[in-house]
Amino acid sequence: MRDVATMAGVGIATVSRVVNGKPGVTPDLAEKVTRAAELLGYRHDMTASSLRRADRRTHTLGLILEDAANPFSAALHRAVEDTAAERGVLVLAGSTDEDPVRERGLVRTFTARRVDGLIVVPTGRTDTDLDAARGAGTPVVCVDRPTSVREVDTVTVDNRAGVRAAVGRLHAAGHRRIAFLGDLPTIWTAEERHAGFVEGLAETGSVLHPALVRRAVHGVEAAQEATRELLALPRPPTALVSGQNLVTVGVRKTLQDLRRQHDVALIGFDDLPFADLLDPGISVIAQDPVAIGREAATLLFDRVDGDPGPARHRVLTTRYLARGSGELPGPGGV
Amino acid sequence: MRDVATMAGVGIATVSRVVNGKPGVTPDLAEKVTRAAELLGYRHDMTASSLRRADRRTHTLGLILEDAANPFSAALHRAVEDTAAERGVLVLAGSTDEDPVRERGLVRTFTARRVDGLIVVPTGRTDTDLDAARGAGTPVVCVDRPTSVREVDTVTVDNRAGVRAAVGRLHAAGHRRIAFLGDLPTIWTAEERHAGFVEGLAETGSVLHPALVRRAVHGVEAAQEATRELLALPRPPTALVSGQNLVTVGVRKTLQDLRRQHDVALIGFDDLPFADLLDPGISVIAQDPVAIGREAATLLFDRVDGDPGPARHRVLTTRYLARGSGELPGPGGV
DNA sequence: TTGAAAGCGTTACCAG
DNA sequence: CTGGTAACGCTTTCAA
Repeated sequence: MRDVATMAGVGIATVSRVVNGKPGVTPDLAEKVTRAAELLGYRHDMTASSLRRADRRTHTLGLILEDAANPFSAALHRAVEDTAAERGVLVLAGSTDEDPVRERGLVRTFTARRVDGLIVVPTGRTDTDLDAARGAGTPVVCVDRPTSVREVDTVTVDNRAGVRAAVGRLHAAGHRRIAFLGDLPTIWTAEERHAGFVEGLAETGSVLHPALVRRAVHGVEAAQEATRELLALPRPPTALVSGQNLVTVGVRKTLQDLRRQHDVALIGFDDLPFADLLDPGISVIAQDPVAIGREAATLLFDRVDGDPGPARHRVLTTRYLARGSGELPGPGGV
Repeated sequence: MRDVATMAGVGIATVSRVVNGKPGVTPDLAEKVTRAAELLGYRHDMTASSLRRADRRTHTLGLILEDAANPFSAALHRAVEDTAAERGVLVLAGSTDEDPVRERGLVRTFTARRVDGLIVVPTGRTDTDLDAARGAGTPVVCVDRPTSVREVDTVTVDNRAGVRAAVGRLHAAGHRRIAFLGDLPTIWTAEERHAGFVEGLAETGSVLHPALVRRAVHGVEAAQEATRELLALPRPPTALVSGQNLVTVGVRKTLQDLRRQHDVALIGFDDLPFADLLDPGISVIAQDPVAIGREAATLLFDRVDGDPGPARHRVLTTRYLARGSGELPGPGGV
């Protein structure tokens, strides 16, 4: 920048003004500066810029996901990216794999880089760190799951209602032995979905068969095994509710291995790519990752802009997508 | 940091040494500094740090994808993230949607942020910008597609060989009317895959029916329509080769709409999540996004570390995954 | 071993 | 409208 200034025969301050498109520079001078910058191959340094700037904005935001490769995360990421891009903000992303240690590390490095804000899918065991970041001036929005710290904004989904309604449908279709397969109990959504399952049974006046409830089923393989075990029971379930997308895949794999996909009903939580191409299609309780991401980014930018209001907790609804697997009739008759 | 220094009653330089874990500080003093930092809630500022540092590393890398939400991109992203994390490097990601203007913008903002390096899936129409970045000292690795600038490192896949082999399989299974549906011709991989198709026909001594070659098929809907048109031909194809993952989805959707998935063969390029759950499973020519991402990051870090050697062009191979749809027999008989 | 001071590239302030 | 200068938070050099 100094070089540009001397080459253009102007002060360094003027170069800064031109570079930042500030008004009040004689077009003549501005022209000279632009030319000099061009000639010297000058590249503006945003890091130095935000260091000196009054607002100290880095125009960067941190996104902490469970796993960037998961379709849900990927869609969320893209939605955040798009709404951030509208403000000229870039997204720094990292995956925790549900490991609180990694989450803590990411929060630390992100704040060390002075991101303008943090969007986090919290593992649920680093609340104090998240709160520390917030206390230190980095706005935080929790996504998909809340935190124990009530002061942070959250965007979640009404998991309970979604599963409850699904159970209601299965009951109405005649199912009386409905099983549930849920993810790790440390994950808030897994617990909520499980609670929704219990509530759904209660609402329909059904009995809860403990043998038909499998928790801590994490990943495709675990789901396959759990499904095999459930179907091998003396009195097996006639319908399955899966609490997570990879679990749904595992369940369905086993169902197909056993050629039972046409007689055992299945409803999964969270949509899957191409679930509608299967036969029968997999009925799911779908969330809208794009809406979630957009909402989270919007809330975050409000805070970045200085909104001091009380914490907002957005709860989006789920949508049931009937595609066949959830509509298979049960023996309870209608 | 100044506050920490005064509170600990030491010089600011000592604080810097302690924070960076540099040797040669009396344990006694180090202890005092750590305590003061703790008490004051001191957070190291990496941006200021890298501004002053001799190597000027930001420990950040830019990743430019076609679309962060695409499964291939997501997997690539995760692989890059993981190998970057090993070096304490964070990943800044952006999507171009095949728009050279957006790509140029991303290259600019990334370099303005002084990323240590750039991993790019180039749209193929901003080669000069990419080269400018490289010229300005930011190492660049192109992924999935090469650039016209020979000096930049690339990681690609042998698209031609993959498609050629697929055509060979279809021919061997008795197919004599094989159609091809390819993405936009501006995309290098689309052209390579098309070339592989033509080569495959030639190798098997088949004739190329121009009516069976559809290019510039971009996205799911376009693929659905193109498939409908192909199957409505007076002499329709008995096998389809799709050149891109979303195209494969569209093709399959139409096939199922028409209930032809069991008699029209299909081989897609690039794997799809859960493609093996379908009936018949979709046979694909698979790439390994994780290997690609890892390799790209490795090449990049070599450059970041100062490797001045000639450009390296890694070409990974594809793997054919037989899942049924590519194994449906054709009328040519075996 | 320690600290004072210079300076990374930039913007903010203030005087001209 | 313009330019000199201080300062952002840090690392590096150099002298003590």
